[in-house]
Amino acid sequence: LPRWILHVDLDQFLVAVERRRQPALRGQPVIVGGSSDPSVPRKVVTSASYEARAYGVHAGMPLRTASRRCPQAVFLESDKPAYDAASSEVMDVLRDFPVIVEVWGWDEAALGADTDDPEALARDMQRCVLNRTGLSCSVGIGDNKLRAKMATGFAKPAGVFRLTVDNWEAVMGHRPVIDIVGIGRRTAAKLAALDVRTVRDLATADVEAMRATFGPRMGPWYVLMGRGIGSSEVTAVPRARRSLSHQVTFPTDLVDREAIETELVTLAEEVTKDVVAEGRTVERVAIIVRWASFFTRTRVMKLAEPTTHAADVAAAAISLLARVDMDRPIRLLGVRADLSPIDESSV
DNA sequence: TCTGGGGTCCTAGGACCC
DNA sequence: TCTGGGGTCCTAGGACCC
Repeated sequence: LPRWILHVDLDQFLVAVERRRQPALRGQPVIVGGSSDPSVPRKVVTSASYEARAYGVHAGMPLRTASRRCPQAVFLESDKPAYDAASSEVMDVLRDFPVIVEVWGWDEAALGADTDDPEALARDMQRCVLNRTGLSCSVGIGDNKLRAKMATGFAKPAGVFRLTVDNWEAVMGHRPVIDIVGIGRRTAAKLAALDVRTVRDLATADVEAMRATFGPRMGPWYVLMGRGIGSSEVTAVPRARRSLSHQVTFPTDLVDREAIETELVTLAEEVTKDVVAEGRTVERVAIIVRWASFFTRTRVMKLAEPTTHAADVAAAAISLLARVDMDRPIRLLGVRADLSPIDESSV
């Protein structure tokens, strides 16, 4: 039997979870974001229902802008535990099928499936997920993970779409390079400077020129992406986590040194709690500082010894403050713990 | 559009050592 | 002392994704 990759992606996931427990929200514009009060500044949209998107609201947009564009929307505070639980429910349904499930996030997974009829399998899964969790999903079918993921974009909402070596050129060739996952705004702009604008341009780009512009790995890799080439290896074993972090944007900028240190200590405690909960140790500590100007800097230090103590993480974070300019108001502070590698041979 | 929070991977340059 | 080349570690920054 041939191997297929199925990319399963839940439709407007956060909104769908909220509607499941509050059916009166169905059919209404719903916006999930940092706070239920959209007039609070420095908060953004995390997920918008299709009704809200019709007004130009999208993820990442400031809540205040969203409420201006769609004042009749229902605004809901984000509820992480609820989304964690709903995500687990869905993944469990997928694992009941004879497939390998590689979880990619809250609302998506790549599946390895050996079948003659991937569309039938996809429809079967959609029915099952809907019946058992009340959530709707779209499924992209591909001969590798890149094509499967790209296919999902054409499957939404609640549909199925197949993208393989046979139709890649016809479906994708004329589209802008930014439509490819992994190519963002910056890379698209650099490619445009090389006169590479469409997926077809990228697929036929000069590899040496690409190497010179993007480096020995990324350059050739982008060309392969233009051809729709990618990995088809799917694994159910999650990769070891590399880092854990917490960051906070303050409602008003911080200027007082003592207040800044207090916030760093709090962040260090939160991060360390997560690290300990996962049974890991901290190898390096980073702070992230964003000033009112939005200029952002990261400072990292390796600890003399790996630690699991919040006091060590906090002390490192505060010592890193000496490496940034402290004369300007601060809008965001973050603490990141880079974790010691897990010795795979001992697992 | 006065711009969140949590992640991952790649590249480059300097220090240091042989 | 006019001065190579390679390897590894460390830090900073860029880019991208959900």
